[in-house]
Amino acid sequence: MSVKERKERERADRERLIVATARELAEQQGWDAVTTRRLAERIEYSQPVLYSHFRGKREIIGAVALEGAAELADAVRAAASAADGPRARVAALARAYLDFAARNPAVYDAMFQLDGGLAFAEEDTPEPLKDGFAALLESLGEVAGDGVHPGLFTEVFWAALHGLATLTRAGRLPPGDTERRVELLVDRLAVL
Amino acid sequence: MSVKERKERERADRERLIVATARELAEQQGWDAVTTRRLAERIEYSQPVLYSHFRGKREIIGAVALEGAAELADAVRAAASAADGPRARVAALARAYLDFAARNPAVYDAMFQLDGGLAFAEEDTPEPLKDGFAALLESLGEVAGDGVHPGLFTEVFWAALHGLATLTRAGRLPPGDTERRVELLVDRLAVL
DNA sequence: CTCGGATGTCTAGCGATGCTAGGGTCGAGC
DNA sequence: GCTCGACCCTAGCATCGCTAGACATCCGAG
Repeated sequence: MSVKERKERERADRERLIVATARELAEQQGWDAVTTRRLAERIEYSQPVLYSHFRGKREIIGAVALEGAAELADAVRAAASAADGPRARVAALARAYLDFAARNPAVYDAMFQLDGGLAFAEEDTPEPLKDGFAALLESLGEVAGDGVHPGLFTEVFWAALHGLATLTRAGRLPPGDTERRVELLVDRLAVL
Repeated sequence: MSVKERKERERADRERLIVATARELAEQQGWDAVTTRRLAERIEYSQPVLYSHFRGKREIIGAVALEGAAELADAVRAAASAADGPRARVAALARAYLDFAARNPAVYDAMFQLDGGLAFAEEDTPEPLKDGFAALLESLGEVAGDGVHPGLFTEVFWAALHGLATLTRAGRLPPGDTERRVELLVDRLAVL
């Protein structure tokens, strides 16, 4: 059985290598540069090997997205738990979210701009995505205010953060005033 | 000179036809289906004709985006002017914005998701884009609240709307509760 | 009215993309 | 040591955005 186990381990390693390489390439040169040929060359295998791990390019993007969702959830939780009081917690969460989007643009694109073939807000939503929303809900639910459903409030706050992240990164918003936008968002939306 | 004028008129007509056809095709089958070949076939010309009007596919997307920006500005202004009082005006604006995004997904994509080669928030930003922001500013500026820059407030409100629009359309948010999200957004963000 | 030139359009093709079929190689297990 | 199956690579398909060069067409001058 040892042989089979070794092969499975090597396969898993290679799969991680594919995802990591795709992410790295996307972060370096943008997703347009992530072609199956280039990706295959970087991992030092031929193209068809990619298709023995993933159905196609979309699934590779999806894998990067899931990885990113887990990291984003971690970042949000870490920032929230390091802050004292609801106001500071929500502000820290917002900064952590926008900071993640700014520092990992390609991963953020994989999660929200590109088609990674992932199901959201449905029954078969992958765990990391649900957990990412849960991480937001943990800190945002407590400032939803009376009579407002915590989930609904989280959705709206999340949408605002997502809008700020994408519009800023696409050059639609001047990049300098991020902090002031966060302050405004937190002060107005959250009920403290 | 009449001959030259006629030719220029025909050229302008054809250019409008290209943009309208691209938009129609994108709205029917998504932007992936808008290939230069299919587009050329639909307008009953060969591919190179497209390139005598636009530098490439990006510019065609950009042209659709500009058209959409003008329509969005109109829709927002119409909704705002039909409402009485700041509260109703802002709510109507928000609904009009989200409604436009939902009814014209391909155009909205051209404006914000795809690369149309357009410059935002810069010196050479095309007029329709600046005017679109201005349309938002007209109604949102008056509810920014004391000490908050109207432009900054508009950016944040816009980002929230954009986030709601994109996340809803991408299936990231359950589609039913749009109205409740709008209510929450308006009640919290706007200072009445 | 004719003819040269410019204007406009099309056919054909280039490099690159995502993806796949089919053959070959190498190692595991009897 | 041999056989058979799992694995991987070469080669190729259809399609993409884009362009060069040939061909036609129509305008304006003589």
